[in-house]
Amino acid sequence: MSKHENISVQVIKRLPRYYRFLGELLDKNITRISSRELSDRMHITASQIRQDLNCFGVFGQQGYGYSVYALHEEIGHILGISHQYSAIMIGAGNLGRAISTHMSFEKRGFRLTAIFDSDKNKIGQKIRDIEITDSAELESFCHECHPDVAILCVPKAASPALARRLYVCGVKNYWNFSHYDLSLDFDDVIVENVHLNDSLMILCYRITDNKEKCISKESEPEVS
Amino acid sequence: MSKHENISVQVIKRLPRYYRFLGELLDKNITRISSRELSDRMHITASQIRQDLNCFGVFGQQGYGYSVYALHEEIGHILGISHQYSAIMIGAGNLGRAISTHMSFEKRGFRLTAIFDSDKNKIGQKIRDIEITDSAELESFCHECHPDVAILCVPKAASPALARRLYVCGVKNYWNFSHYDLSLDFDDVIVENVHLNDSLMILCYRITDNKEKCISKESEPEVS
DNA sequence: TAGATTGTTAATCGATTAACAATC
DNA sequence: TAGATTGTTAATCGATTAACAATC
Repeated sequence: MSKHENISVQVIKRLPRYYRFLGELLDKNITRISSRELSDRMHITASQIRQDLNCFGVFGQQGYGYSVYALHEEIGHILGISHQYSAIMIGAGNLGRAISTHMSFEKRGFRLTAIFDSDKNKIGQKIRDIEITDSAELESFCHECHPDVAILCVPKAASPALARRLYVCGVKNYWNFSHYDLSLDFDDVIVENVHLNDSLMILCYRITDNKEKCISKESEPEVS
Repeated sequence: MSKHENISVQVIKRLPRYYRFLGELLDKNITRISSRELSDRMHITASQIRQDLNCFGVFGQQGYGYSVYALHEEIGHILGISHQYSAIMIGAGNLGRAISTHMSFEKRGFRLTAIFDSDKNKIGQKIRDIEITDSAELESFCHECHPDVAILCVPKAASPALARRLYVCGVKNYWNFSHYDLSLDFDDVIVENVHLNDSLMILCYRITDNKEKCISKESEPEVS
């Protein structure tokens, strides 16, 4: 609560990774770790680890290092994992189904409370004990339950209109799998994007770039 | 081919987004665009757009701007989308199935050529005309077909051993959905990670942080 | 030609790394 | 106490933004 101000996105992006590594150390019954050792394991500098952590408070002890358990707990707390925000899934296609069944929402701060789809054939089917609801009931559901987050797993074409409906209903947080930039149209909204197409294209670039580099290295005269 | 050297990851990450926006402009039959107008649409600075593009060559024209079609083509070329690298999917669980069916691989530079799973019940089933193959045949398949990329959609526990098998087979590029940092164990490997858990936790942080800020704003005295 | 807009250099800003005094 | 390792300040590095001459 104390510091916590204007933490850069770069730092925030590293938090889940710290959390994961600390969890793994816990599993291995390692109780104590220095920034130096964590640095070796994670392949980032010890300086960065200490800087990152000190954004949020003082968690270590000079001459000793960090308690793995305590630090893991702290980061979980910083991330807000215990909040159990209510989330609704929109779209029960391949991706929506997979995310719904695959993710351990409870371990990451959320509860999946409803799944919506407009396909009459899907309505009534169950995913993980949750019955698929008709998208037409979105408004009445939101009015009653005020979900914290909407997970968008709908085709791009459907996204803008759907986002507007959700926004009007008061949903201000989104986990967005659709290829539509929500945040361009609504500025008081929190959007975490998972752009799978972008990720795949970046991989394509990196492979292509690497290949070109290998070719140019071959033809290049040796440098001592 | 000319410049292309040591492009920062930040620039590369923006390329697919440029590509997407330019594609949308094409759909709207917009043929010409200035960095200023693109800047307005994408909510990034015109300076950054021009800097980014000039990493790869000279695509614009003073006083005119950029040809949407030509620029779209150029970025597609930079990304290497026409290469059609062969990719194999490992893991035909919920996520593997969804990715296999959901993605337009061909539009992003890849061809999905095989799907592997170790579950006897799944072997022989078809996803998108591709028959699920027994993971035991991974080595013989790689020996014969030399896939460019492996897509890892297996549980974390199975990942390190699987990665080693693939690496030994000569697979050096990965689209990694598993919660395992491949790149820590193999350093001559290209890995593009999709860490869904991390993404969800970042969302959790941002919601929590935003909530706290709202609370502190309420109790704060008004500032003119 | 005048206006527009690029490509590119220079200035600013922010993030990472190094260094070290504080302290367990 | 001596050794280890943090928290934190200062130095470096890189990325973003601003400015403007070049030019279509």
